[in-house]
Amino acid sequence: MANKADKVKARLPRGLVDRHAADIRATDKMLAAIREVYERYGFDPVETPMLEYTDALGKFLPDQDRPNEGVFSLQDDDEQWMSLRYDLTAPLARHVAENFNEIQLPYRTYRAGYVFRNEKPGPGRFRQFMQFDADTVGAPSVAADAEMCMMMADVMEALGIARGDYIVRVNNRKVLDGVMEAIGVTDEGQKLAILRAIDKLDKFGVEGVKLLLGEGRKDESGDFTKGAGLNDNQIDRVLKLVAPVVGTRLELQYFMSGAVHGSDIGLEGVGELDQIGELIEAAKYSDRIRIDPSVVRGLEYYTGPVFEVELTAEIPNEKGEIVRFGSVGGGGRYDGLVSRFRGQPVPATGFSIGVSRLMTALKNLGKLGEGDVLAPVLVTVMDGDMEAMGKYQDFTQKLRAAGIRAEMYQGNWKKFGNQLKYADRRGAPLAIIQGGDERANGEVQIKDLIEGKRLSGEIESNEEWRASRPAQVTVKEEDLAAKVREMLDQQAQDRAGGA
RNA sequence: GCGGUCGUAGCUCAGUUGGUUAGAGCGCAGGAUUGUGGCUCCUGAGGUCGUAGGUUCGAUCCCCACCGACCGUACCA
Repeated sequence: MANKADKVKARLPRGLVDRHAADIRATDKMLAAIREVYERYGFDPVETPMLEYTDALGKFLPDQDRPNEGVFSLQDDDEQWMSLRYDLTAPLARHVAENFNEIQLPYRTYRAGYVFRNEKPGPGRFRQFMQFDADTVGAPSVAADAEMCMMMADVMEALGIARGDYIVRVNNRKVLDGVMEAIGVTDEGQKLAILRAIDKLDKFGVEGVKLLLGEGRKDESGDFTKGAGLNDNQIDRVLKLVAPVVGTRLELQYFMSGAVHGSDIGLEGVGELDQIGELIEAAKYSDRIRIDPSVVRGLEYYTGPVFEVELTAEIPNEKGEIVRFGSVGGGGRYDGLVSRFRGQPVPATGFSIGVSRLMTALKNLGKLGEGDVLAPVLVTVMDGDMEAMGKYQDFTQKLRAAGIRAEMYQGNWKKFGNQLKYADRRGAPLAIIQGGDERANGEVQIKDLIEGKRLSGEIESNEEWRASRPAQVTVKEEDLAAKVREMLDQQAQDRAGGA
């Protein structure tokens, strides 16, 4: 045993979490619900490893021979850099490119898994988290993008989020590029600054974005963020496109066309968005999916339509404060990602659901069915001789054979009180008890711990509490499993009635 | 990354203008009770006061650095 001085300190690296039973079960349920939707849409699963060669992830800075910050990287024994994946899209592109001849396009596929980002963690932001993606590779038409949006909406509802408590917003990168072209912005750095500013619309409002598009903005801590440096005319034109617009699809189209006037790429984007709008209307999804020119969605590889699903319901956080939860998933068209590995163009579109983040939201909304796994029935140990122990083991197996979660007490059985205390804290619904007297009669006692707890409020003295043996019934050994089942069913009914 | 607030028992927090032995509640363990959870009572374990330097006769307290948490901001493929 290590002495005190050289004990290793047990500590979790920052930004990572251990997951407990309730979390894991809830995640499993969520994944199953999402998978069901993807399967219904005709998507098939595929899985890739967590590690990839770093260049396949595309994260080398041009002037460095080390991988970019933000990814966890390590060097293989042949000195090649490998990295933990930071999303599921780049590995999919690699997989498709590598198996191009075997894969039938359009390839409709989904996968779930952990991704890793070496960034500053925050509330609801971790360095390892789970995503659940769906993509269609080899489909150039906006119909594939429209399908993605509809599938995202269906996923939200499959998770129990009511229509109106979420919204899928769609934009097109070409529209944003178009307006920047139209106002004469050519510098890449300035373009990025503009996109970042637009992305902050829901955080800082129109006024904040205005500052960020122009000179810059000072935050509460006194820190100054340099702006994109646009002049007033340019700012007006960007804000006109991006600030909230209401209207019919045709009005919106007219309006956006005006904003990108003079840019061919912009007009193309407006046309694509309009087609998506038409498809969505035809499929009766207009109340769930909205064209919104302010969606930016990442900065790098998207080439066309981009979309984002956002929770709009008022969600209390752990402290009971109402917070805007924001985006829980998103995606878009990335026509360049696969072709990076191959000479020919390979169009693709897809999206990603942030499982960990969504789960926090569902938990705070109270829509996570956590408590529905019942703790096991506890078979207590009264006597330690082999005959008695054999009986207890037999009871336990009979319960299991009847499909009932059951365990035999494995701690120090000599303190019987501790066994019931254990059962109580574990949340066991029933305890099975057989001492020498019962054994002689071929009987066994079943104690209803839930009913017993209720009765405890009416009993004052400990002597009476112990002597009365509340909520206990005696049955023949051979009737044990049937009676346990009956009592569990009764408890389930009481729970349903009480809830 | 930048700016701010903070770090005392498993948890929530007192406390010391720099002074001997750092406390409470809750929780945990044992007992009152060798075959019955809760309640009540008794007893106990658990702290190098985030870590490492510095100032000082003396530091949990003052100074510096680092680590970590939280808030804002930047970045987020």
